[in-house]
Amino acid sequence: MESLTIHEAAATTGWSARMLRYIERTGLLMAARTASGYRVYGPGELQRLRTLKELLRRFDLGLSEIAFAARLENDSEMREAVQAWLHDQPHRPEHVKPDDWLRFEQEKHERLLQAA
Amino acid sequence: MESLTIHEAAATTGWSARMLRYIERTGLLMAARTASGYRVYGPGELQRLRTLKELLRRFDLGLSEIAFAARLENDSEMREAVQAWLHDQPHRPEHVKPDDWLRFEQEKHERLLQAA
DNA sequence: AAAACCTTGACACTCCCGTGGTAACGTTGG
DNA sequence: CCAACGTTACCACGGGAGTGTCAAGGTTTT
Repeated sequence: MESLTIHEAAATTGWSARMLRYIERTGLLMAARTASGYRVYGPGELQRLRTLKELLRRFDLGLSEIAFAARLENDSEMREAVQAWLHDQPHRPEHVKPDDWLRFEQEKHERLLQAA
Repeated sequence: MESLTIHEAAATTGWSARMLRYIERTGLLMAARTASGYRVYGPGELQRLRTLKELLRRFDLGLSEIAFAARLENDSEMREAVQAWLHDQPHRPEHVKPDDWLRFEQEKHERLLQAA
């Protein structure tokens, strides 16, 4: 299993060398380095790069969105806050008196935002 | 229960009227309408708007990122594909010497120090 | 009816993202 | 040694996000 240089890796993955460096800066895929600083791409990285390209194409996504998804995975506090907001309903119950509903919502949001 | 017009809602949530319309376009929060087409904001929407603003501030996010999170929640196929890519070997490959990079950094620093 | 609202649509401006290119300089291989 | 390749650091450009403002027109209030 040999390792490829950045231009070779670019040729076999469909990315440009420029983009491989850019991807590295986003933190999505770091290449190993030789002692003199050259990037080296092994089979695992090559496959991951191909899969990434296909992922973006299939769902029409950008690198920043994948980076955001990674942040969601690693930052549970942020993930929970975002999901709480999203799941906080589009439904307004008529069977609850307005004042009670409002107070309930306010308290829920206060609790949510103070989770630190 | 009082419902507010767009400018009143803006005043009590910290958004501008312009942004409330923009938020509606992103699909994140739709306001109800009067028979003549005026937007009306109830207590639930107002609280949700305040929470949204705080959410973006605390985690330094944009509306498009929240919209993407919503898409992740609703599109299980995309969510699974993204998570599969993220969880696909996030580790350093074994066949690459682990301290090449460190050694490079060390030598670079030495060179810089010698130059100064 | 006039003032003070609301609506959509358009122009504009600033950032950031994704890309390519080039310059200046170090590394590798024939 | 020198050609070919690697590195980082810039400049540039098109497009989308976020935001203000203004115009033209309908609605509500006084």
